[in-house]
Amino acid sequence: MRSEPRSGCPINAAVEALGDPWSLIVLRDMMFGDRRYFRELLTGSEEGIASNVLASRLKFLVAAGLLVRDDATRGQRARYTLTEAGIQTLPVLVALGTWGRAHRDTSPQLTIRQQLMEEGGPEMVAELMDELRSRHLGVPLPTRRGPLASERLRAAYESLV
Amino acid sequence: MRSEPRSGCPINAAVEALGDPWSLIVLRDMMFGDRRYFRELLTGSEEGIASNVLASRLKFLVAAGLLVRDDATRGQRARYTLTEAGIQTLPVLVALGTWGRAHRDTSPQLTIRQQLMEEGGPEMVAELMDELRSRHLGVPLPTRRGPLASERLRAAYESLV
DNA sequence: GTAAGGTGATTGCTGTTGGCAAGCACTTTG
DNA sequence: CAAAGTGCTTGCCAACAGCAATCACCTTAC
Repeated sequence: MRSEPRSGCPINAAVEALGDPWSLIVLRDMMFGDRRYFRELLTGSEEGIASNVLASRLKFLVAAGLLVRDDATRGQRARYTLTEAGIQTLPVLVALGTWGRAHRDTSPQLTIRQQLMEEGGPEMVAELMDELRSRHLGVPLPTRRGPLASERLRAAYESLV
Repeated sequence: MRSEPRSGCPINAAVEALGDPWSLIVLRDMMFGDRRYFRELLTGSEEGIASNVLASRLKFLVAAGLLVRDDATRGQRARYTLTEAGIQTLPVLVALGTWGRAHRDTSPQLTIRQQLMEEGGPEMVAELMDELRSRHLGVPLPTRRGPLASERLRAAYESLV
């Protein structure tokens, strides 16, 4: 979107990569909703992103090094994969969610997961990032006792629907 | 900017309040640069915000409940004050800065503060939020041993200039 | 083998926002 | 009373967002 950074500030660098109304929503759906294909991302989200915006946003996130697109040709189903840089935006999403839950009206169904993440603390965030590394980067999942973090989130969400 | 929220998701709520290219930059300058007046914010930042954009952003942040403007009349110097909701965006800024420092080229001078914040952990973030509550909300500063967090940040920054 | 439907986009249109420069109405300072 | 400073507005143009339709191609069903 922009050619060169506005400054050398790390916060500004992050804002330039993530500070638009849609990029973080796409990352959220990939991480929490496990959506990896154009159509899934297009139709799955509550917010209703337009197809041209989604296309430009995916292209931008790939160029920014947060996603990788497999080499599907035109007409073939293309899969998007989170990079390590993409996975490391999870703490940003959690921080945003914490703020939103505290200061905005939100629906219980969509908030229960956020609440669980806050209660789980940094350990749960780290656990979820390990799961994403496993699913997206093929990194073996560290053995942990008990159900997966994503499984706990899903169960809590299901209990409200 | 927008009339009603796109969804009840807490992450989306935060993105709608903070997910534009300038709001977080303004908050950063108020928190880390202690800038509280239009002119300070206009001329102080590296990124060079335009005056009309700053005006609209300040108005928006006041309407969103992150800032309060004192009742200065036209021509008078108006002071902006962080609300509790505004102060609580600090963890978001830190998370963004952490990501930016890890995944983008940044200048050492502007990064040292971020590095210190990361090393200081959540305790240092909480400490800084207490200082902001003291400066902006008049809440008495809890007594802590040693120099203020903001002082440590300033000293580290000065050592590089 | 061929039609039907799915794939990730692209295009054209319109309204909104961003960025730049200048100016405004007013207060404060010297 | 002039000069400088205050927050903010206006015009202008380029870029982006949102919406609907469409494209070129692949996959599946019969």
